[in-house]
Amino acid sequence: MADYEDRCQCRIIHEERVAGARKMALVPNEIERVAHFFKALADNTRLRIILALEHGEMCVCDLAAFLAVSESAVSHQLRLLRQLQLVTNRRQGPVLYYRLADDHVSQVTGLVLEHIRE
Amino acid sequence: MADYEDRCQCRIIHEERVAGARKMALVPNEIERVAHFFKALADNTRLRIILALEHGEMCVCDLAAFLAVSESAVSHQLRLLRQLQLVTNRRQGPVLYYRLADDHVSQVTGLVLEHIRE
DNA sequence: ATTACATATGAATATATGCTCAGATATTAA
DNA sequence: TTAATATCTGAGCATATATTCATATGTAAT
Repeated sequence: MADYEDRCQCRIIHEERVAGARKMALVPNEIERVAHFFKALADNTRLRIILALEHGEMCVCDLAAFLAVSESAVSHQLRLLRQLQLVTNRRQGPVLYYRLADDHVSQVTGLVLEHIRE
Repeated sequence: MADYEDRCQCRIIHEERVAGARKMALVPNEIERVAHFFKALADNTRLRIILALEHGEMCVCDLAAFLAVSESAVSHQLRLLRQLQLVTNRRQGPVLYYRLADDHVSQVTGLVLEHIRE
């Protein structure tokens, strides 16, 4: 009774649903970029960095003290956040002050916070 | 010239910034829950599942066909999304139809998509 | 009951990833 | 230049995690 067929070793029950999903799907490049964005926030250390920077810029050793992790660990994570352009820094002498690149991240974290609190 | 001091093997340059960050910080439990939310979307397979379900419910084998991964893999990921209450299902005979639990996830993915597209 | 289908699940494996450690780079002061 | 501070970086290790494989469960039809 089920109108399925084999394709790529996968059963398909509702062919039109699958076709529809394929039609609406984002291009691989976008999927990748969105996933990377979420990965950036999917780690406690990085998430806490982002949340801390929402209240103002901080330097590496302050962040390390606040997070209670090594400065090396913070630096590694900041590089990742930098590469994703979620944070930027300004140098003042030997110390680098990090801040959020824009307010998009804050919007997202705010939304998620609302979600988990209700 | 720098007014730092040692504490927990960590240098602190701007004591008041660190104290401020501590004051504003979320409680550990909330951090954990927010991070878990992001982790749910930080994987290509799960992200594509969520995005696909935004256009309507789908059963496991349809999802497997759409994603081009095994049904077992999909099932494992769906369990994770279920545990985080991001998706729910309804049974119709032997087939389970999965759908988004609410529209919070869609709001978040929408926001992130805007971000990466600009 | 038995068969078939749809999905779930546990264990194992392979890959990804966060942290540490050692050392490098950059900036400033002496 | 030398020393000191702040940060960065690569390699290695230990843990986390996504997928596979084999098997179990649940549902419906015969």
